[in-house]
Amino acid sequence: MDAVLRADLAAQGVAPGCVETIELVRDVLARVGDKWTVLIVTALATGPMRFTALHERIAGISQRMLSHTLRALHRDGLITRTAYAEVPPRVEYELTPLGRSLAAAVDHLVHWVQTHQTDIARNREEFDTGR
Amino acid sequence: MDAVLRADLAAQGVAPGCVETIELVRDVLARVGDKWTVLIVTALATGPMRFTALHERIAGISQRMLSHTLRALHRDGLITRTAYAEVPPRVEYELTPLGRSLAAAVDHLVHWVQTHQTDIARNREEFDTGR
DNA sequence: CGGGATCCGATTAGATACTG
DNA sequence: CAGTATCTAATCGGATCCCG
Repeated sequence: MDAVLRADLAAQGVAPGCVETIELVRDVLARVGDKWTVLIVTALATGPMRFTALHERIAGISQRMLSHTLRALHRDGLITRTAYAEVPPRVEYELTPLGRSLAAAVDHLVHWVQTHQTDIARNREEFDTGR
Repeated sequence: MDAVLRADLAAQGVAPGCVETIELVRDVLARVGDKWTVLIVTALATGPMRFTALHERIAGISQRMLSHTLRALHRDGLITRTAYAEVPPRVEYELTPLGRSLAAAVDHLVHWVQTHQTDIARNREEFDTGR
């Protein structure tokens, strides 16, 4: 598998010897492409938010997936988690500078999709109906 | 759910009335983030390829997933599928202009990941070991 | 050669219930 | 309030067989 990946990377102009890069790329792309990640990051782009606020704003998400996704984003250093020792407890999530820079990069792709959504929708319709 | 999505889009500076946009964005991001899609697109970025050539080059992919992913990319108009009426049969896949423009947009994100991979790897390690 | 159809194990995610 | 734990339904993906 390494040989193949090296070939891909070489063809892409990537220097050899850093095969694990593509694994991480895949990994991060998968996270970015994730349904809930996109919604959480765009929600947090407006400012810090509490768990329940996110849960209410992102309709349809379960506590489980919200918790899991937040933890993954935290692990990657894309968001911060601040717990205040109060009663009742309060926890705030916020994008880190790294998270904001990723949000900007994602935005680029989002704009591409918005620009070409008509094309893609038409392509799909043609493909489904016409054949 | 619509109200929430509208709120997200408004917060993002997206004009109201195109809620289904975010669905499509999610959809395309999910496809782009897909493990096999990335490898197929980068492989095809070097030029047209046959089914078996892709199957050999992208080690580890099953015929099923190659077939399914190619079909999805074809459906979205990101690649073309050309079958030659020969014996034995020959089928060539190639990126469309739309596919190439997406590949360029993805490249942007890939570069972001490559730039910040060290940070993310370190963040993960800190998170896993330190706490 | 280039797949489609089917079976089946593995991963995922929702619903629900419980806790510091 | 902010989660975790558990069970279960659905989806995904690999292996295998078969066909034009």
